[in-house]
Amino acid sequence: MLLSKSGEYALQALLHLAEYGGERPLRTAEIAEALDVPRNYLSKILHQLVVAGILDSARGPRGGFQLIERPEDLTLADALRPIESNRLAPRCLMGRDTCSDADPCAAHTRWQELSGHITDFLGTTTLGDLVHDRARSS
Amino acid sequence: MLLSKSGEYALQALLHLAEYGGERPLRTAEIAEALDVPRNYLSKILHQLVVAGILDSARGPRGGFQLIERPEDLTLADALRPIESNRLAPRCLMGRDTCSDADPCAAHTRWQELSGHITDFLGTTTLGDLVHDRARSS
DNA sequence: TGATTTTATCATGTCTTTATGATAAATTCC
DNA sequence: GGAATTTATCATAAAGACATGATAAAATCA
Repeated sequence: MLLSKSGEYALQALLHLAEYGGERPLRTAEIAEALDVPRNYLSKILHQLVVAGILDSARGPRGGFQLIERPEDLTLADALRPIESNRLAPRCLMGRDTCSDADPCAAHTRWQELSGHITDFLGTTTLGDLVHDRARSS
Repeated sequence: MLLSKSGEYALQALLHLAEYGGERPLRTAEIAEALDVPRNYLSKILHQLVVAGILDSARGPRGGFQLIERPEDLTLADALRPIESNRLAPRCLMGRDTCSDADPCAAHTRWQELSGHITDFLGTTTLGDLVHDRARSS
């Protein structure tokens, strides 16, 4: 609905790292197996997160991936922007490039309210919030 | 952000039909030109809306497309479902097929609230609402 | 140093989305 | 009936998303 397959994989992987990656780096293989997602494809996504400065990586034995920021300081917007830049940027519902308060499309006011909620959700929810919620529910 | 390109074209076309298609059918060519979208591609989308029972079509001179329901009776959810069935159906943020209240993902509660707003917006906003809003703003 | 482990990079392939262009079928109007 | 108009259908293709497999580069550790 909101994220691409790649974005879903990224979010799952980041959450897994937030929950189990505190002590030591986690390898692509363990993450892919835990989440049941394609290993090589996940590898490419993790690499994008490294390039974007979200993850740290190390090669060789005892290598793997780790979060750079604490989960409580990493919003979903920041975490997913490298993977989903197109989808997450607020856009006119009808796809009009010029849509604005001054030159609004027919859906402008109603959509802006909802799209503000979405942007808010992504900008204020942190990985830490999700870890915390999961802990409460189990 | 929420709609595919096809969905954006569909919404634009339906709105155009709601505003200018009351008297007579509108041809693909006039709609495509008014919206500045690819003609043959739009043709395929309009045809999908015909098959789905949203539009009526007629061939030959004086032919074209018309809304079947009144704009006030057509919600965005109903109008766009034929084009966007995949995107508009509520789904787990993380893509988990089994996500539910009984077996929630980490984002379940927070995402459910937002995704409810989205479903609400699509299910309660009608084409007529958008036509009316546009009339007020100009 | 050499074997092993692990990420980084590259090559390739399939499927879906987004198109473009041509032909067939139906309708209107003279 | 015949010409013109318009939707319906079909064939094709470019770009991106999704995925697989192989090789290169770097780090560990004996």
